[in-house]
Amino acid sequence: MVRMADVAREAGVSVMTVSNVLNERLPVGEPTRARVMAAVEALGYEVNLTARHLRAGRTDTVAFIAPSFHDYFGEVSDKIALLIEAGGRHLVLERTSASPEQEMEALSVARLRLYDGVLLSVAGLDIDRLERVRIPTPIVLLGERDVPERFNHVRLANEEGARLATAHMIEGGSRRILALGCTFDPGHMMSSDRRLGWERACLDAGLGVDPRYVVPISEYSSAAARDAMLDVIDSGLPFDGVFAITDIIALGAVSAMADRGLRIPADVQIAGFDNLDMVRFIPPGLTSVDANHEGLAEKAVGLLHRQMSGWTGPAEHAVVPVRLVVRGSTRGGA
Amino acid sequence: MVRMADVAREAGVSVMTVSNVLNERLPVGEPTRARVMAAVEALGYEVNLTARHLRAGRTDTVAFIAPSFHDYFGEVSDKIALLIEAGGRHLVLERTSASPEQEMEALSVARLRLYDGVLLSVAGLDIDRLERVRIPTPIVLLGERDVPERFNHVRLANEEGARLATAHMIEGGSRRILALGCTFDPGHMMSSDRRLGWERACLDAGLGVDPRYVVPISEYSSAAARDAMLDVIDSGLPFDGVFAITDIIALGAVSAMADRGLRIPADVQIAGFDNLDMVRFIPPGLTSVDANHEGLAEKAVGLLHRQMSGWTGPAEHAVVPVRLVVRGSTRGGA
DNA sequence: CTGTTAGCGCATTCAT
DNA sequence: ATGAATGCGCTAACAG
Repeated sequence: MVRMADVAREAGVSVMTVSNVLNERLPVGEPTRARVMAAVEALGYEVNLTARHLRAGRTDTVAFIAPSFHDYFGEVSDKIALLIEAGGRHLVLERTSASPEQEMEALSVARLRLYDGVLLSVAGLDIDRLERVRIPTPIVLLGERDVPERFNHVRLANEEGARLATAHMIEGGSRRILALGCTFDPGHMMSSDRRLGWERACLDAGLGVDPRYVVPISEYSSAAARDAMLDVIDSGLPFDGVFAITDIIALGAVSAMADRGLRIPADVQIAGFDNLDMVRFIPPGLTSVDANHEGLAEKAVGLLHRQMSGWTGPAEHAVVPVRLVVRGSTRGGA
Repeated sequence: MVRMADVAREAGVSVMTVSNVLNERLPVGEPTRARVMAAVEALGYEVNLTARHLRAGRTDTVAFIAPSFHDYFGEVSDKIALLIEAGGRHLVLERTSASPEQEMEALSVARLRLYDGVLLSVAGLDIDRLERVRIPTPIVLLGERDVPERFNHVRLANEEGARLATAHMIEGGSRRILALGCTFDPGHMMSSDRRLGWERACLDAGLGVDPRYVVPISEYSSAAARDAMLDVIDSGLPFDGVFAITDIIALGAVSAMADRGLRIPADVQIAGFDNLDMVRFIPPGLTSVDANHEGLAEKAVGLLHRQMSGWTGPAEHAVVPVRLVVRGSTRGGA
């Protein structure tokens, strides 16, 4: 392994001069600079980032930690990456909830210290552990649930999004709209917030709220959603609209309805949530609440940058606005 | 920041004893152990992984570096994570091709040294740079193109997969099958390998190979695929089958065909490549070549583990077998 | 079983 | 503009 000392010897200068050349910190005379760079090239020197980190206390790296990088988080992470890199840092992705047996997660506090800043998705996270732990690293939480006051936090306008989607389908003529994937469980904020929006839209339109139309699903996968949807259809419960809590859930529902010969949007309107890249291509185009990845990323990274710059004011709890994107799966589109 | 020395003082032992307790290296007497653990708890000590890395030369971390973590790589990374974690290490994801202006990538060799091992996707990678660089870190390349001999490399059986899909559609009655997203460009291995499989299937069936049926697309997105497909349909070129080079491309084609009133599979059969989780839910279910994420991940991680264990034999260039998964988008399914 | 010594490679501080 | 000393926090190797 070639070290800075080797470069220094090769160039006939001190170690500090090499360091100054590479970091462009103190001014260095041009001839000296050239000799150093030549030595770097000749020896193929690469800085040891670990040593730099230990000494300088800075990694120039931010971590985005989430349960997985499928679908939603995959799209969000792309936006985040651009913003972090614009700030001259690297972004790395880590997953919580790795092994199934570890149920929640094995988020190591020690690992957080490897980064200058951390964006942490609170989906499926053990909040209590966070609460108890003294974390020196700047950190911003992302996700649809309550978190302790002292953390910066960014979430979506879940209720409003669900209300928009549901109201739009009511305008389009639906009267019996399923809330697929929603729950009455206040402990699960996302599913109950979005249910509240669905409820609000129904009430605003003078429709009743029948709890049979709130259909929970065992997990947030298309497969589970498909099964739940088939059960509903086969049960004979009449419905003419579906608000799916995420696009992935909507996809499962679309599959189930196609199997049973229900036409979209003629027989049933359907809307999802997230506006994943793919959903505009699912015939006839899935109406969806745009989760505003861009806005979410900007807000989160903005808060993180502020914190990394030494800001110590009170934590902010931001709610990012969403909007409805109307496509062929609902009637009366713009 | 509480250091090991603080814990040692609190517990009335030496720093080494603390280290030995935490790493379970040398045996430590039970009462001593208990005192150390108590001190760790009391002070809220967390090990400094950077210092450990600098000293021990080991991070217990593997990086998977790819262009993005949408779709295909997102699914592969989940499989890889499980295998890496089974080996007692962490997996982190990094992206190449960050900013659009940096065209290819800004893969920093220095960063590779932060990891015990690296899995590197060669899609959109500047191979020449890799070739020139002396990399001390164990590394395995993944992806559908040729790489220098000396690197371990895992790729898919692209030609065979494309052949399977195309032959299956021919069996189902198609006679004019588009190769959507394929090219004659030998510099782009994936698109030309898969084109070769399509060609082979056509020739085996006694059908001609008309270059007009090889339809390149500007980029691997559903939107670009949709545009290309609409152009083909509107051009009047007769076709009754589509082999799409990836599922994402197939999705764009499905969207285009729905817009133009072409029925799947009655008018046109279509098959994709990758077998992404979502494609079984796209009505009527997309036939696809399973890219064997599991097999790919196992092979790649296996090679990496071997290298990290000190193996210095010749590099291996593995080709992972694929299989066809038949669904409703093609006729004559099993 | 436990403690002592030494140093991983770099950047901060101060001296020249 | 350049160099020398110092230590970031930890663990390998050995001594007791």
